[in-house]
Amino acid sequence: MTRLTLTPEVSVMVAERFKVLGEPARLQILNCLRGGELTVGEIVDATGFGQANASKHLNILRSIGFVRRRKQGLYVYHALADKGVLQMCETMCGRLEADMRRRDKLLAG
Amino acid sequence: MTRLTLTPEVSVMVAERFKVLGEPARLQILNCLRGGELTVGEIVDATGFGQANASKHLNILRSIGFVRRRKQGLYVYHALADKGVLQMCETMCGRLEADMRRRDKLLAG
DNA sequence: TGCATATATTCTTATATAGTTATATAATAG
DNA sequence: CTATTATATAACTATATAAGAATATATGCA
Repeated sequence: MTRLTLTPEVSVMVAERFKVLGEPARLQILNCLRGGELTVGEIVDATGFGQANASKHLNILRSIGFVRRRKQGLYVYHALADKGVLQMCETMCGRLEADMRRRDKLLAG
Repeated sequence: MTRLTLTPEVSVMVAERFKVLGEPARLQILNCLRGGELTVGEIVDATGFGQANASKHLNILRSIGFVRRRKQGLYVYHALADKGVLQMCETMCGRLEADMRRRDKLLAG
């Protein structure tokens, strides 16, 4: 069980994963999937994204392991690979909320 | 205590935060700061980044609240604003490790 | 086979940003 | 004030990538 040290190479790989989350469209897709698996078309409807755009984002989410696919007939069902991603999103949301509260307090005080 | 829902606007703000972590250089800077506060010059030495480059990355890390500054004479000391950021980095590192182990196992098996 | 539908891919354009160089802005010492 | 050092900013270049349009690739059905 060797501990991973943050060499430049490792930092590139970690950053790659954060970068995937650093896109509003992909966060919205992950959010959609909280309720369970959806087809590409359903995600397109839910988000309003173009079909090609949604497909590409889903591919990115899958390639990095945040989302898994299941093909059934004409449809491709997408689902969250695990709960860990959502947890990180919620942690980041929490930071945002805290920042916003602090800012409000500054403006008010 | 209203719960934050992931509207498109909120997703932009959350993504903005992830995007800051989605850069190898910034992850390396955060990693440097684990031992305590450092001046810009010390960070430049530790990372090998150009001075202007480091300065800009630090500004980005500060603007989003991951890092705080303290000016003292000619020097500007930078430090992690809190432990939360490191924790997220470690979570993401954990995912990376798990992915790598799974991949190794696939290649071996 | 031929048609319709769902998804993926290719190509293009527009935009953002990392990195570098050069310069500007402090802050201190003499 | 002048010189020096630390940091910040501006201007530029190169690169990555998001989004859209058009097209390709399945898959299922008549």
